[in-house]
Amino acid sequence: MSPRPKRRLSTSDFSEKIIAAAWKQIAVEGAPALSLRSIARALSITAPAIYNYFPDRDGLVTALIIDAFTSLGDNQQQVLLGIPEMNHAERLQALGLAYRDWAVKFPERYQLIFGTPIAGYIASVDQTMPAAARSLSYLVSVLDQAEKSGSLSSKYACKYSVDLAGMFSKWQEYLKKDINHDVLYLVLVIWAKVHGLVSLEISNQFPPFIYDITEIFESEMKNLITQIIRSDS
Amino acid sequence: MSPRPKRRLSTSDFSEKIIAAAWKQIAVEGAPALSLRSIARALSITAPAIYNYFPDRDGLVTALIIDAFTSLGDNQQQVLLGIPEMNHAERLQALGLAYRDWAVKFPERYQLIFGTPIAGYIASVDQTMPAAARSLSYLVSVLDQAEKSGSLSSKYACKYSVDLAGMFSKWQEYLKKDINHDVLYLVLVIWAKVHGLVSLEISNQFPPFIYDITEIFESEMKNLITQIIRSDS
DNA sequence: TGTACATCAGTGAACGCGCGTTCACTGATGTAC
DNA sequence: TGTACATCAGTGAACGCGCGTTCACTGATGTAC
Repeated sequence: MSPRPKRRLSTSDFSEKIIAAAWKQIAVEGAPALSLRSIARALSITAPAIYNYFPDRDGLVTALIIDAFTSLGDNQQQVLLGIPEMNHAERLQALGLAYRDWAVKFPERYQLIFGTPIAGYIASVDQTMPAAARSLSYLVSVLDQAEKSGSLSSKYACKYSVDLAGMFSKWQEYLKKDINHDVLYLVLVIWAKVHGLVSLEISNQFPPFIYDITEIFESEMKNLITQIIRSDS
Repeated sequence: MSPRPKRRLSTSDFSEKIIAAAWKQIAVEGAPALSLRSIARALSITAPAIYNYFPDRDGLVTALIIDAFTSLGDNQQQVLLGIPEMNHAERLQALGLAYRDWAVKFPERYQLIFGTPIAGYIASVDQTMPAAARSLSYLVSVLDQAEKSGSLSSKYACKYSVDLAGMFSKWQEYLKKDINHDVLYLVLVIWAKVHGLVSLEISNQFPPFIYDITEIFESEMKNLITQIIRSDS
């Protein structure tokens, strides 16, 4: 055992160290192998010490999920920084590529969020939802801006049944913004498309001959933008 | 302990019982909670007995994965039965809807195949690949037929880089059929699109306001077919 | 038809393992005088 | 500046648990004569 540290770390510092160790653990051994004891081992402390920072294992997992969504959200936010507000095509493409890059860079975070839940973990959706919603919010606002400036192609319009309209109205209410139903529909559809490609890539489901998925992904992003954004904008 | 069965079951019968018990276990407790001991308990036998049917836990998991892919493949095959060979739009739509229906009906099988791998499981891709490839083969052949009868819209064409062409050629070789590169590209893209929607639905990632995903899914299938299949065919 | 025997599916004990969580404790740190 | 004290992060032992896997065994089944 190593000697105790000379100075106490602040609570939040150590929380972060625990989370960092957890990510390392997940990256190396896979999400299902996550355990308080292995984290403690990696930090050269004993397992019960972790209880000073998290109520229990589920609490830690919830913190990890929020952390992952936050990381994804930060990434989405950052990638938009250098691109002019009116360049909708480029902004949209940047969000898509960033989503994939993030997933490829942090497959363990991606799996923790979107893959099979960790064994025995009982989700606390009310805690994770804000971070999840925020990670999607950049796509919402880029499409919203495109729509408000008349740059969306009308090709993708969809006949709204009573049900669809009702769902989108509720979502609109939650967002507290005046966002067109078409935009909300597009958000779901684009998200699903990008997510589908990334999910199959991360889980290694593509046929083994398809080794360069960057190529496929970029090509599909181009197709998507051609369909969505008016060519004259 | 219950008394021994009067007559011996055939080996394959009992293998199937074990697999059935495993699916039940996974459905109730989740894939990560799968264990030989719990399966044995459910079957009122002892854990070592399972070693008469599977070499070890990984062997059982591999069998489960193959079983799941086979179930998906059977489903894809079956749904095409009643639809005329030349009705490409309807066949394509049927495959998409069936994919989702299957996933919703057997989320545990879906998660086992496409979600985070089970803790400690070392995949034997060479064993599972045939079943995986077969589950995708119906989409391949429906699109192939559509292409060969000139029913594919040209809108979706994509500029093939050297890399893309190379990958598709290898795939073509494996399939041992003369299938157009456009078709192979479409297979990946359509699969990813359908998979993306289904994956987000199964993992409960859609905003809580979006409760009726059938509506979204069917609408998107219609959009897809409009884009892919010539309207005059 | 009756008996001796081989087969082999399933048993039960044991192995060593890691897990989450609890608890009374200890001892360095920082503070109040 | 020096001393007495409160705080509380981290300890280490213990709890009961379930896991995969091995092994020598047993005893019902089916078979050969």
